[in-house]
Amino acid sequence: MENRKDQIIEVALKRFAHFGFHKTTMNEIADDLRITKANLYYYYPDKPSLILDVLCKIAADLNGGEVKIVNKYKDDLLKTINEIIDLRSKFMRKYYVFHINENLDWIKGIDLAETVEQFYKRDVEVIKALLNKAVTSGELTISNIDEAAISLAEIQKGLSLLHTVSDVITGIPNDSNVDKIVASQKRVTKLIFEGKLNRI
Amino acid sequence: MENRKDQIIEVALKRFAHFGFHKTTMNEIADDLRITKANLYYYYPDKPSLILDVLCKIAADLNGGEVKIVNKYKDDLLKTINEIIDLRSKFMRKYYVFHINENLDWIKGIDLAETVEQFYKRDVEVIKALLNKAVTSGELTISNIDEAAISLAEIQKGLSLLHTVSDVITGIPNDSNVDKIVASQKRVTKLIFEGKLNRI
DNA sequence: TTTTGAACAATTTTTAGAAAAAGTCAGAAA
DNA sequence: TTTCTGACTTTTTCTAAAAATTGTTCAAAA
Repeated sequence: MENRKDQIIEVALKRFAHFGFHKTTMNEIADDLRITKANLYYYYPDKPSLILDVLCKIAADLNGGEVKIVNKYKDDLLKTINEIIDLRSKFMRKYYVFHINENLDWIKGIDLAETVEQFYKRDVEVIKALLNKAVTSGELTISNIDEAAISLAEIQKGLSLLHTVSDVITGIPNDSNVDKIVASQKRVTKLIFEGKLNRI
Repeated sequence: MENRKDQIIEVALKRFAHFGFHKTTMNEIADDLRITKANLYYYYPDKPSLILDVLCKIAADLNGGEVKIVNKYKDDLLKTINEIIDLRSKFMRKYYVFHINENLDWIKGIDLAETVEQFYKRDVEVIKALLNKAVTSGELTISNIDEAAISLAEIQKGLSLLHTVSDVITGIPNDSNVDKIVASQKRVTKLIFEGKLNRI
């Protein structure tokens, strides 16, 4: 039998992804599980803890996928990066509602900040690992890998933000923005690595 | 004698830069000019029109400075781009308050969107002009200048946004973020042009 | 150990009145 | 004619209390 906490996370994730953290009540989650709210509180001390676990699950899934892609890398860096961008875009679409007010409203007052910071660091690590492989294999010429990884991570995050800002203002999620993000990220990736790649 | 509208813009700009659009009243602006509010309305039909003119003035100043820097370009692209970054950072610091809630609250319901879009396009044009000069002079090797200009503009905007998000959330302006933005932008610029530059 | 109903506490939403600010206009001053 | 003003109306924002919702706790039952 599946761990009870996992069941809760699963059910909560469904509601959160649909309606957002704010518009999902602990009662609704409990009802979905056909238990009482008090029983839900037996497993989670408060709502933020539950949200945290849900976010960690998503981040772990995404990170796992990215690592798998990086491990597949042979000699085509651009292809690998584009695969990562595509994978991330899938997650963006699936959990687009989190991009909007959700984050903003909930982040304050909760210790979410440091967790999100850790997600970001893991993100940089993945990129660094990929760049290292590319340099070792001789495909890529680059001087400072650490700096490059940070720059790439910041660029990706920045572009993603740039194209969702309109939604944050209006408060209305419009996941067609994901297309814009993907296009922008791929364009930038091409620009950066054009000239750095020693085609074999 | 100076044009009356220019006087108004000048005075309004001072208040706006200090207190933001929201917390500056038409009465205060009129008082600063030692005229009545009704008289102010003789020159500007409403507050958004005034804000628009103020924004246009800032944008024109910034754009003028950028063009001047680009015209100075000889054979050091990185130096020129870093100069532009520094100039923009000056404006960011000066008008940092506009980065916060201000934009968000006022943009909705006003036709500001298309004006801001035009600012952005002029921005891309400046970068394009610079890249063209660099390619012509033989310093830079790049395949698609149009795409590159868009990418560079998006990257700069994205990074700027990325490092001001925390302020937007808290609502408290903290212009020390400008340092982070500048560092990030310069790091990224180095990454991108490393390998593309044919040092003479 | 797990679950529940009932109660309590904190937060959010609503509402209505007051205050502030935006915007208008007939007519005076230049 | 152009520029300006005082008095006025309309719209938006602020405030504070009441109501409703949601988060959280706990003694006791299964």
